Amino acid sequence: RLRKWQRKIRISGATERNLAFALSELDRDSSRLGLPRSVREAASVVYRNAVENKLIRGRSIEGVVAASLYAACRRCNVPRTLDEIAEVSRVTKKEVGRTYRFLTRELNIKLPPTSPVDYVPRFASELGLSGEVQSKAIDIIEQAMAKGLTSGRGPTGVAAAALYIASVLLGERKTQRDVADIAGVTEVTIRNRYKELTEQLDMGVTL
Amino acid sequence: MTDVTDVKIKVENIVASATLGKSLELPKVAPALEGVEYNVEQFPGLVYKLKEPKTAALIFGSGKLVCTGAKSIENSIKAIHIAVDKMRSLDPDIPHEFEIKIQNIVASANLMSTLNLEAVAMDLENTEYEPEQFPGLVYRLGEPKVVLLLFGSGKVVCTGAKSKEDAQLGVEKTKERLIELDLI
DNA sequence: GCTTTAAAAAGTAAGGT
DNA sequence: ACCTTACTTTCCAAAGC
Repeated sequence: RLRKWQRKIRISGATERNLAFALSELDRDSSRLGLPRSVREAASVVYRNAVENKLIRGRSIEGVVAASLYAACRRCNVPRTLDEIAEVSRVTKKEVGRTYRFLTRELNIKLPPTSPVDYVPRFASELGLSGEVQSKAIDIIEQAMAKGLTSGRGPTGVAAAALYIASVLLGERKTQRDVADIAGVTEVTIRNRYKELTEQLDMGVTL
Repeated sequence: MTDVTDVKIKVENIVASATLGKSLELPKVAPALEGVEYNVEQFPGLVYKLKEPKTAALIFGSGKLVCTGAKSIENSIKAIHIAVDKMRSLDPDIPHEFEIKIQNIVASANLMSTLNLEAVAMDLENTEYEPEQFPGLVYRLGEPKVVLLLFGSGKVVCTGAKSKEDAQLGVEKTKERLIELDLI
């Protein structure tokens, strides 16, 4: 009886230590990404759910924390790319993605694909672009989605091209290099999206 | 109308395995296979690439082998026999009769209609669509048990099939389902 | 889970000219 | 800007770490 009780203490002690480690890891990653407390809390909820459903087996705590953060950012509409998550955690992009798919499937979390629109506020503020440019970029993205021009394309590339076009249209021009660096895509990708968008959408102005 | 039977699939790759029923002394039979690669530390099997039919065979000491790359079941079987016959020149005890099993067939097809993948992701069941990672939408079909990759262009890849019929059926069922959900 | 093989789809990336 | 090469995803078997 005493031994069984002691074992429970020992196990719950380990569980608590693991949870404490996970939460500190989550805080570390979150601060490096500059995420608000609300997103950290959303991520901790995902992580706790993963633990309660015994989904940690065979997976590193770091990996589950990173995947929980990735999912929370998407759910809160302040997405970070898998590359950005992988950069701050000590988990590869491949594992974050794999663990994310596992968690969403096991916890029945169905998140819609990340919308390029969700990247506009962050990229625009880092580029010092006005709210008018942001609105124009969002308008361009919505037109593109309505015409099926975003299927299969990376959300960051679409957001970057839309911001580039909007900045030019509203006289707050940024170079493709500046936009590319902040969006984490190449200038070639911005040019490819730019060509599709300007050729297939009615921008009302010739660039 | 909406003839789904007109969907043409093209077999792109076939994976087959063979069990010779006799273990092989790889160092002994390897010389019969020109250009063969063998790095035990890296991989336990011999890697033998054939030009005609253009395939690659993985040969193991257990007497089992895997053949990949063929575009038809016939060529896959032919490639396996070519490799086995060559090894038999250095080891006469290798059986002439052995089992060959088709393990996987990869096929491509064209639905001849563009797809709005974000809409497909919302309405079609058992799908995964992460454009940040890959441009195709992953659709897992239960019967036949195959996996399809759907692209915005309307092109499709079907994999996991054990027969050409299953690959064909998989594409047809997918097209029917997309029409059913008004996603075509 | 990894290692090795092959193949298609389409987007993205990197290096060279 | 172009071209080439290469990596992402899916599937499967093999022997062994």
